Amino acid sequence: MRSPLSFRHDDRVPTARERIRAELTAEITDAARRQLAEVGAAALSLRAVARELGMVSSAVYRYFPSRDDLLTALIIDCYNELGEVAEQAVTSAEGGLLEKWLAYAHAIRDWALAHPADYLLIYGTPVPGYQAPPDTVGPASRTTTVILGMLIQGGFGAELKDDVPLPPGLDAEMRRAMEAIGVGVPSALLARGMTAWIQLFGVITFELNGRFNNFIDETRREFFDHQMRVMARHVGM
Amino acid sequence: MRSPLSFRHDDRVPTARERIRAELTAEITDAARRQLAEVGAAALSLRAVARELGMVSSAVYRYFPSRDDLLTALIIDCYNELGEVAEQAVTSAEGGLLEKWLAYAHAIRDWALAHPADYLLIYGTPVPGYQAPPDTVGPASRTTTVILGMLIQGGFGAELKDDVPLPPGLDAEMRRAMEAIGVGVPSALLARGMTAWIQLFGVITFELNGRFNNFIDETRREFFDHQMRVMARHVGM
DNA sequence: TGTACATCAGTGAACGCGCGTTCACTGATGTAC
DNA sequence: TGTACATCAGTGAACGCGCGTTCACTGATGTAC
Repeated sequence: MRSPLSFRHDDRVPTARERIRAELTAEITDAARRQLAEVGAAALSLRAVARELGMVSSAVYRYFPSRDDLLTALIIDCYNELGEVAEQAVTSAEGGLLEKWLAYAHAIRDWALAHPADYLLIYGTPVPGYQAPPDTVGPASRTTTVILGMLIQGGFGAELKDDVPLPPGLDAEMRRAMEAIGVGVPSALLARGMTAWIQLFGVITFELNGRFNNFIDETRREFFDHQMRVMARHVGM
Repeated sequence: MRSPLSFRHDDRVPTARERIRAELTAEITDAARRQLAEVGAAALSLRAVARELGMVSSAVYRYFPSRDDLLTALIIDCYNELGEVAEQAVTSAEGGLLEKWLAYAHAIRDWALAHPADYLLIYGTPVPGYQAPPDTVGPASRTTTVILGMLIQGGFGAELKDDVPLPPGLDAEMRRAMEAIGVGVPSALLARGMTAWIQLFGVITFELNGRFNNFIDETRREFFDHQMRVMARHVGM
């Protein structure tokens, strides 16, 4: 929950003021997360956050230079939380790749259900007028990096049966993209991995947005689990 | 684009006033759609719509009793537009089921890319504080009804190879859900159809939200097409 | 066909509200000598 | 260790803004006889 914004990069012992500043910064983002859950990202307001903390609204500007910077801090926090949850799930899962994949998928879904507003902040419709700065890229990629890692482990050699051929242009762009980040997953496998990735977040987003209402209500977890198993088979796990 | 709100249900010839009213209602929703594209659903404002039409803000209340009702009208319009696009694509597609499915999928994607704000209004994060009334359910289901139709046509008997078994609880709930709407698609096929359905909207939403940026930029259409072909094979087309 | 009345569309002012951000300020905490 | 100054956190008032909604009104269009 702690925003890293105000940690120093040297090794001095933090002064009392610095410790308090870090704590208060965290309190502000916490309050903002709570407000987010109530009113949604678009309606998040600095003044309401300040009110909740018993501060005057202008005091928040000592910690965040603008509303957008506060939003950025929230986004980064959420990406990091979800990233950590996902990494944890994979490292601590017992069993083989399939089990790791399922642990990963369920961990993401559980987090999303427990923090729907936070999930929608990062995976929902972008806040209009807000432009994400480059600082969010790193934290954002943590979760997907984990999937890539599983793909790599998963066995390049796995025979992908029933292959739908990749059009050459797409194949080429995927190769280039992989080269750029220095990973050597074959395009055909990458395409399948992306299917799984999209399905994972697609199911969660549909679930949160109420698309399953009055159709699948009692067995959503089973439904998700099933879809993830189908995807596991699809990528050859 | 025309909102049906003010059409009468009898067969009188509409008076001049009634025609003008219908036209103005449509002009208001059109202006609102334009504003939607600029600022997003959450920031859509009655006053700005009125301003664009050179009206005083209170005049809009002759047509829509509140901002939420205007939003509802927009949502219904969008669902209907997309529904019609989807239906059209399937009816006019040449070839077999695969071609119909691809026409359907691309029609939805094309519409989404042409009207991103409209797409996100109905398939993005719900507007906070807004509760969709029951009137939206019918229009919302048009698009999905088309998919169901294809599943039914697609051949129940199709042998679904490599089946990942459905957990019994999920199987039961799916049966009940199908029974409730009077359609007899087997659960195993329905589950696969839902995979395809989720993938379709998942890819589009990821694309619109910028998830492919700096990774797949030039060949997004090919990527989508490929994913939809994979899904076609998955449901046995 | 003509008149009297009812209905409706649009006006303009006003209500109360919350927002992001700025600024001069006070008082407390930290730093240098 | 003690003093003098600099830094910082938080205050309170104010800025200008846009919002949704209400209301009494004017003038035009439609309806009944």
